[in-house]
Amino acid sequence: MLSKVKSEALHVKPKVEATSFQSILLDDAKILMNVIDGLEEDAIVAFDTETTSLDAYNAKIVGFSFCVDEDMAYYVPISHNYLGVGEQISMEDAKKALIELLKHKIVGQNLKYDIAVVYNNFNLPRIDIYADTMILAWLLNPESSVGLDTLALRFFNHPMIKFKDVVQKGENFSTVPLDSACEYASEDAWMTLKLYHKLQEMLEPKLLILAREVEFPFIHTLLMMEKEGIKVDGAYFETLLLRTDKAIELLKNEIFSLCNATFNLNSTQQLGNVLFEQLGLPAVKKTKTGYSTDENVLKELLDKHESISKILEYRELYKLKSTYIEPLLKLSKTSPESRVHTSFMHTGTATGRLSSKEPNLQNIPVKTELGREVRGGFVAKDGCLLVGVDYSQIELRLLAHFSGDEAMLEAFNTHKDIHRQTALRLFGEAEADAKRGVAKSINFGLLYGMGPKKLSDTLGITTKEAKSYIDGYFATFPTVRKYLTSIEERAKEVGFVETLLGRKRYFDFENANGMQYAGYLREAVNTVFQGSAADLIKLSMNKIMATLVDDEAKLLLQIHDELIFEVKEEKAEAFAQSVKEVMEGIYALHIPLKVSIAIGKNWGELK
DNA sequence: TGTGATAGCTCG
DNA sequence: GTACGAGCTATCACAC
Repeated sequence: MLSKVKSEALHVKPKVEATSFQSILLDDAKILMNVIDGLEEDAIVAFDTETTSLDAYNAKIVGFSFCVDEDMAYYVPISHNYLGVGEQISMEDAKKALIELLKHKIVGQNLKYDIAVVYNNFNLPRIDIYADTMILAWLLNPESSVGLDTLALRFFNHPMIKFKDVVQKGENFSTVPLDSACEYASEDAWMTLKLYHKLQEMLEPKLLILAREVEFPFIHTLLMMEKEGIKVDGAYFETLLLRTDKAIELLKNEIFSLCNATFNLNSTQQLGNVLFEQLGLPAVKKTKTGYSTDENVLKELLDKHESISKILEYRELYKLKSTYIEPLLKLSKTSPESRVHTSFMHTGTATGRLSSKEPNLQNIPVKTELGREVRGGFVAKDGCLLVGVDYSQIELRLLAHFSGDEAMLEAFNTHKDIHRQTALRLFGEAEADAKRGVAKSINFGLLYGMGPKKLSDTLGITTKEAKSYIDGYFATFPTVRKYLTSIEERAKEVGFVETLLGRKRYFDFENANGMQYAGYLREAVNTVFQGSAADLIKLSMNKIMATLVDDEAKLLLQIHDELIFEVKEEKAEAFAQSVKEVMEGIYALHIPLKVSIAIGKNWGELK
């Protein structure tokens, strides 16, 4: 029950600069509903959940907090579980309260998590997101830390109560006493509201628009993808594991016998010892701690010892087994309907891209035959097909768009093979096909701010030759050079770069040494393309998500320039076409956007 | 037994 | 000494 002081607190007028606040425990359903009914219709409500787990899909809700003015915040206990626990709100009443509360303008810190928790614990209809402070802070500076504790310190010099100080080791939030839970949880909601107002003031209008029109709706897009998950074929991975285990065992024995030594093949230290000391092979590269044994080094040694090719093969197989096959097999067994749910990190990169973790589904192998077999284990459910759509050469198209280079624009506008066209301009008709690979490497290199050293490594030529290729390129495409230089000049002048939609990334040139300085210039150039490509696919994903018809098609994955859907078999072809149209028409540029389509029963077939 | 750094590999 | 952006696994050294 509320104390008298707390009841009076309900009527305190908000102050402009609150430095402290009251935390109020709402443990009576009637009073809870009264508080919520008393909110202004257009009130901005900071909202936070407390749960039993960081994993939103296994988390049971323990309570929630909210804050509407900076004088006080409320905590609603639902399922704390310890001997002698006080009054709490039933799940049924909590649901009723949440339905009303979440009709307001909801602000949160990482709302993707809290909304997933609410969806999973109560079967609520779509919750609209008003703002997310984590995303606002990320847009303000995508390389800064965006955790609530850090932001509270940074913007208000306020040390937050630490989770560790509230929750005993090995326990979860359900065992936290109601009074300390109330203090902790309401502080989160209170700080979130303060941060919202602060960030609202600090962000320029362009970034607030990007937030409202792209990033906030995108939270819902990600939520739906994560919730859906993708089906994996456990039996398939079981077989694959047996096969790789056998092959690994065989290779291991061959290598030991060829090297005349038994050692831990996974230890680069021990391998270096065997190769460069016992066998006396020439060491070409060093690491901080000893000999390098990476792929490039081993390839150099291929014709020097019979074991090398086996070691490379072993590396490939062991990687597949330990990083992909075993973890995916385990997940297939533990997840309902054998569907794995990645976690997309909305604020995970400095460029605007997503990242994916636990498991990372954005780096599933594709480049080798064996690697592609892993993709075969990602399947469509019965009656469905996987549809893959892919923006082709989106970053290079953006280079053509931004630079306005006539030759590049022409190549794209007449739907030519861009790499061959580049080779044609550089080397002439006779050599165009032979030098396509060189042109492709240069085109890629441009987007990364390459130097002759790396290009020569990539192409297996001398640094001198690489330099002449690059010089030749810029002589042929002077507009491209001018544009790339202008990115660098502008970055040095203002200290940041911007993407197509105005996303920013800052560089501290003033406090950089030579190497950092050069690194910043490369990052500045690359961010424009990588970040603008990220902008475009986010626009597409939001638009597609808004038009998805129930159960006919689901968006499952994004892999930077590619989307994977699960679609009813009979709808797959038409659906793919409609998605292609949306994606190609998502933004008017000086070049056409091109999307390619692939359809199959599993991910391995999508090529 | 746990943690952080390092090396190496996967993807776009 | 210079090609961008990510995450995961294993080893190793060191602390407790």
